[in-house]
Parts: sequence; C-alpha cells; structure tokens
Amino acid sequence: MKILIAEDDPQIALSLKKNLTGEGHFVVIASDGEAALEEIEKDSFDVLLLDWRMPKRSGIEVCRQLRNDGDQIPIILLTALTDISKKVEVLEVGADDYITKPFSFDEVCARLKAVVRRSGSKSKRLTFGKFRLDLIAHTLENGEERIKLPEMEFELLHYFVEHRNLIIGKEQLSEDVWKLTFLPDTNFIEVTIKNLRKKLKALGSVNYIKTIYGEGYSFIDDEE
Amino acid sequence: MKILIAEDDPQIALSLKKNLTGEGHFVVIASDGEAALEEIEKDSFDVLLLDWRMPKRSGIEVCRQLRNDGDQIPIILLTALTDISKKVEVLEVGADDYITKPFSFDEVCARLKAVVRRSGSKSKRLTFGKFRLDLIAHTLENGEERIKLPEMEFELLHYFVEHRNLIIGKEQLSEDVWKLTFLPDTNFIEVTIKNLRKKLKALGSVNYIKTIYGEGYSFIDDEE
DNA sequence: CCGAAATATGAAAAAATTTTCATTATTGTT
DNA sequence: AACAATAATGAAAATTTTTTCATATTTCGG
Repeated sequence: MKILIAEDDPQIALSLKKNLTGEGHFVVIASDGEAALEEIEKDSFDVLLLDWRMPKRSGIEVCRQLRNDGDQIPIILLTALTDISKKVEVLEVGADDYITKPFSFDEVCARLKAVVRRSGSKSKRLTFGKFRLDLIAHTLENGEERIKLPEMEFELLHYFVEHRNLIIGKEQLSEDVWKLTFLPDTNFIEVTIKNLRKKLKALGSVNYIKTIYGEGYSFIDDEE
Repeated sequence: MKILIAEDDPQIALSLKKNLTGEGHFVVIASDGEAALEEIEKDSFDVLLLDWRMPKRSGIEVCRQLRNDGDQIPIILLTALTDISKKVEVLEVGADDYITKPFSFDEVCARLKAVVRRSGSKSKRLTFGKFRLDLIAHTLENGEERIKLPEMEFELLHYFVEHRNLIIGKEQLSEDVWKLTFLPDTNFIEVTIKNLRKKLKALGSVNYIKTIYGEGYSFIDDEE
C-alpha cells in the first residue's frame, strides 16, 4: 500500500511513517495542505491520512478540493475530538472515515485496511505489502520504481493476488491463466513462475510465491 | 455498446433491438427474468433495459438480485405508468432510471447514454459503437468476437477512445503513447495505426480513425 | 540413504510484437 | 500538371515474450 500522510506535526508524521513502513507499506509525508495536493497530482496513492488542521490549506479544504476534482482516493481525517461535532460533518466534506487524536497505531492500521478494502472492489489497482499492481497499465510498482510486466507474467501475478493466501494447483493455473483444458507437457508454468519471482526479487520483494510440494502454489500476504 | 433487453413483449423487444442495432449497438434479448439473469452471468453488458413485469422473475426481482449480488450494471426499468407510485421506488430496488411505456425511441436512446455516461467514470471498459475495449484484459470486442490487442495497439486505441472526436497530432501520440520526447525518425506510429486499422476492419468497423492531413488523426465517434 | 516425483533453473528455439526500411499513394500548393 | 510533403503499405529486421528443452535441485516416502 502506498500511503500519503498529510500532517504538520513532524512527530506524529514520522511516528506513523516508521510504523507503517515497518508493516511493509510505502509512505510519503506532506507537511501542509498544499504539499499534499502536489503529491497527489504527481503520483497516485492508495489512501490519504489527512490532518484536519494544517498550515496553508486545511485538511477540510484539501478534502473538498479532491472530491470536487473527482478524485476518489480514500481519505481518513485525523482530528482532535473538539474539531468535529458529528460524524456527519466528516462525510459532508467527502472523507471516508476519521480518527480522533490521540490514537493508537493499531486503530490507524485497522481503519486504513477497512477504508481501502471498502473502496477496493472498484479499484483499478491491487496492493500487497508495499507493492501495487496496476490492472490497466499492467505495471508493478514498489513505491519508487515501476516496471511493465509481460502479459503472461501480469496475468499470473494478477491471478495470485486475487487468490492470495489460497492454495492454487497447477491444473488451476493452466485452466484459468493459460485457458488450457489440459495440463501442459512442457513446464512453461514453472518457467513463468521463475521469471515472475525474479522480477519480484529485483523489486525488493520478500518471498510471496510459496511452493506447496505436490499441490501447487500459494501467494502469501500476511497483511490481508 | 452492448445492451441487454429484458422484455417479454416480442414486438417491443424486436423494435428496440432493430433501432438500437441501427444506431450501431450490439443487442441481446431475454424474454423473461430468468433468461436475463442467465445472460448476465454468461457475459457482460454495458446496460440493462429491464421490463418491470415479466414471467418467471419480475424486473424488480431481477434488479434486486443483481444489486444484492454486487453487480453494478446500469439498469433502466421499463414501466407502465401505473406500475410505480414514485421514482423513489425505482431507486430503492437499485435501478438507475426508468422509462414509462409507451416511450419514444429517442427517449430510450437519451436515457441509455445518460445512464452509461454517469456510471462510465468508474468503468473498466470503454465503448464506441458496438465495440468495447476492456481496459483490464486489453481486449477489443464487437459483441460476438473478442481479440487480445498487442500492447502498443491497445495503448494507441485506448488513447484514441479517451480523446475521441479531438484532433491528435503525431507529436502528441509520440509523447503520450510512446513516452518519447522527440518525434521518431522512422514511421512506426503510422505502421501501428495501419495495424490497428486492419484489426478494426477485420472486426467489422466503420472508419473510426480519420487522418487529418498535416495535423494528425481524429477518432470519430458520432454516438458521443 | 535411495529413488522417484516434483519443482527450479538456465539456455535456446519458436512465436509474437515492435521498429526499421523502402516504396507507393495521397494531399495540397504553385 | 508538377512537385514536395505527408501518410499508407508491405516486408524485413530487431527485439521481446513465450514455450520448449535439458538438467539440476528439492521433497518425500520407503
């Protein structure tokens, strides 16, 4: 997951970044409202953690502008309790959720996942750890670097991520990814898996594709 | 556009099909609620024209089931005036709009376009005439046949359809599609356009990609 | 430990895609 | 009509992707 933290208090921002990075996410910090808008214009993020009060442009203004621009990024507002009178107000400006300060890191994590999961069904992107698979551009990104995947490698990874944490047999891959009605008599499935593992490794992946001897493979994503 | 008409009155169904086909769309008819659900399970459509009263499963039941299943296909209910007391009821079952019988073909067309346009911003598919470009699978379909486009051809067509009815110069294509900062000294843009035109022609296309001498190209879609 | 089965790996062949190349066709101006 | 510029076309070369092939490695059960 690629997360933008818009927060003018460096202590909060850095603490969140440290913890979220430790969970395997890619984090960018913007210390005021304008910088946040610039980051969002420059690049895409999976979710925005947005402080309510900030210099230059407040969180509310940022939120309103994004929604007016038609941007559908999931937004979580970080607020002091006195900042809001009702949750209705949060929804009015177009945020998806809010968290009141002080907050626990566990609560931030839970809300992040819930908000991203809620919008995920319409997403044109799948995430695992700090990785993002763009379903339209057929690219894989680790937060800093993006590569275009050849078609079969993209299809295979897409299938794995959609079936993360399940055991997928080679017959299933043959049928669903390669659209074959029989197990191939050469080992191109293994070769493609090799090629994909190599690409993931080059982008700094931990070991996502696990072999289950005699059964198939499982794409392990502990964050889900 | 690929349209499913769920309507038990053959006269209405056939008349709509004839007119919509004449406008360049691809139309499938289901004559009862069950057949409609089966068609939607078998294939994907851009919009569903759904008769309120039908044998086996009413339009209301179909609509409710689709929404309960999480299906987001745009739905227009076809109703007698006595069938509804308020528009609120239509929205409650999850339809996007309704048309009261008897209706004019022009009204059907206008509502179809409006409903599809409203949901189009979240679409993973672009349509022109009877064609559909799947942004995730990178396939082009004419309602009956589907081909996978090689990457550069897909990117080019995607760019054209997103900029339909505008004039696109070769410098713009070089920059935006090929990500080059200079005009190429060989003519691969023209060659790719040739290859794409050939694919469109094989699928029964009228002439979408028009050359504007000395300026570039325009993807002409009269339906928009 | 051994052997068979399953899987990983690297190289090469086959196939597909992209780009280059050369020529023909079209357009617009003089 | 002639000419230059622009664009279309087909073929071939270059590049990339996919699959085949052969061998090495790993796993598991006897």
